[in-house]
Amino acid sequence: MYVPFSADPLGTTFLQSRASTGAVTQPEDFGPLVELEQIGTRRCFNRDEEIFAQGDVGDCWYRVVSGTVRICKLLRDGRRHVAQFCFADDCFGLPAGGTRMESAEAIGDVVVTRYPQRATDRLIDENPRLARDLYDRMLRELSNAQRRTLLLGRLLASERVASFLVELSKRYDTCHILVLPMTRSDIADYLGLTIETVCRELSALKRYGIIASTSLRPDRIELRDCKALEALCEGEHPKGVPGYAPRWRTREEISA
Amino acid sequence: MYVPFSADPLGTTFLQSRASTGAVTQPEDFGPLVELEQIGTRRCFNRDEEIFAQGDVGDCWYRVVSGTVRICKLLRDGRRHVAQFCFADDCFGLPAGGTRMESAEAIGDVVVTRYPQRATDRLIDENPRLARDLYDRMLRELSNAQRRTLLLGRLLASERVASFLVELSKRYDTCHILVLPMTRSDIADYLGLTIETVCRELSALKRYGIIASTSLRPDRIELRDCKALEALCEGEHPKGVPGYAPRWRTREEISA
DNA sequence: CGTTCGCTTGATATCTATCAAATCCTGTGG
DNA sequence: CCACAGGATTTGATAGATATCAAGCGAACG
Repeated sequence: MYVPFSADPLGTTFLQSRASTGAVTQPEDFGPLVELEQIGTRRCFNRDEEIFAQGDVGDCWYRVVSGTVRICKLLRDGRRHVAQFCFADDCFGLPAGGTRMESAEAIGDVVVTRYPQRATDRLIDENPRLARDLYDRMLRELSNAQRRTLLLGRLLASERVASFLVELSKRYDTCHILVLPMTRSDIADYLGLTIETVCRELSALKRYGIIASTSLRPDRIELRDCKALEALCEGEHPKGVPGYAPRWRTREEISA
Repeated sequence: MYVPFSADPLGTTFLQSRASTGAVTQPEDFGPLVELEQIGTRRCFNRDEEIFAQGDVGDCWYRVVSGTVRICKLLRDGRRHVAQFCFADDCFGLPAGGTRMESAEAIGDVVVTRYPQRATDRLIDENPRLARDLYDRMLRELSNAQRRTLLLGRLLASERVASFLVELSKRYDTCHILVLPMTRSDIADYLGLTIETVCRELSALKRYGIIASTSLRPDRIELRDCKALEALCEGEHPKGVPGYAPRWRTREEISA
């Protein structure tokens, strides 16, 4: 059977804690596509630095080497939307060549590779393998974006937060300790919620014993029950435990 | 300056009313890529017929020739999410080759072209021009999906409905009469709202004189003030007219 | 050691969902 | 042709999920 996604050319993904400022780990090259690496230049950014800004005219796109990048958009009245978190090996800033509708900001310290769009275009036209690789990446990104429209359009706050934790745990490939590089505010703007709601839902998960974390390191979250977490993502809520809000009830309970 | 999106190979887009059942209009071939057309087969579907179902294993992808297709996902508890409306020339069912997470259903009568994934893969590897065209399409789709995450994550109901009308008017390339092929229920599930809220917001727009429609043909919507509609998309609400709800106020008014 | 910032929790407000019912149109059958 | 059932749309009343407003806490930092 055809598998639409080319295997990750990187053996592992490299993720950094918001707190850590240690040595930068570097993923291997872009698969067999050495030519691409040759046109790319390495850049470093500090915590909260802008890689590009909303309104800029950009003719480059980027790939994360290490650290985490957030892509966000600001509405005129101040509402903020986080479109994406980019971890090691993720590409962003595509399509390049027009006015940026979003900004890209470093969460913690970040290293990226910067590729000029014009040179990339030439490579794409010459190298079908690269075209295919980028195509598959876009397909994957599209699939992610579609999952997110479902989350934002139809899931409750509790389900969104659970989905977020599961998504991250899959990226980190861990089912034990999760180190969140981003702030609660970032998470809220990513999930279409407020900071307070994210906090409350995390607290509810703690009360249920599904996750654990200390006030000393609120960015470290222990996943105590991944199964339960995954069940929560699509509406199967635990019962019988007093929660923050009268949510987490089944439809039957609501109508009863 | 580099333009990331290849120009639409079709001169116009072909859209059909939910009501119309007339002769099927056919867009031209897939640009210069005649090879692709050669591996495609034409198929027709009637109103509300399933093109493919959630859970199916599919090894084909599709392109709309005429009519409108809705891509939707059903959650176990009955919540429905409409991921996309596909009009003439839009592709759907990509990536093909695994279990479908969503279903594709005909809204009104629909004609599509069906392409086997395996043969497409061969073509892509041989033909960089096709790879590039598909890549640009994915980039465009991705951009659409990103706009939708903003809409679902951060816009109010009134803004979502206004954005929807503007989006459609751009697809139809009209600023006068809009013929909606889909039901209110489809729109609601697309915008992350309920039928009732969509109705109320449309009614509010009528009260403001921004749109007009008759109860005789609720699927025909006259856009009387496109400028105002576009202003509404990002939070600039008209004032001084009693609306359905105490929304449509500025932040200052709210705090006053 | 005071200030700031991120996080957390509580009280209340409000936007939107839910429940309910009326209207209008369509199609069907007598 | 009319009666009736059924479906889509619309509007109203109320409930509820999440936002907003407010305050407290702990850690980091100058």
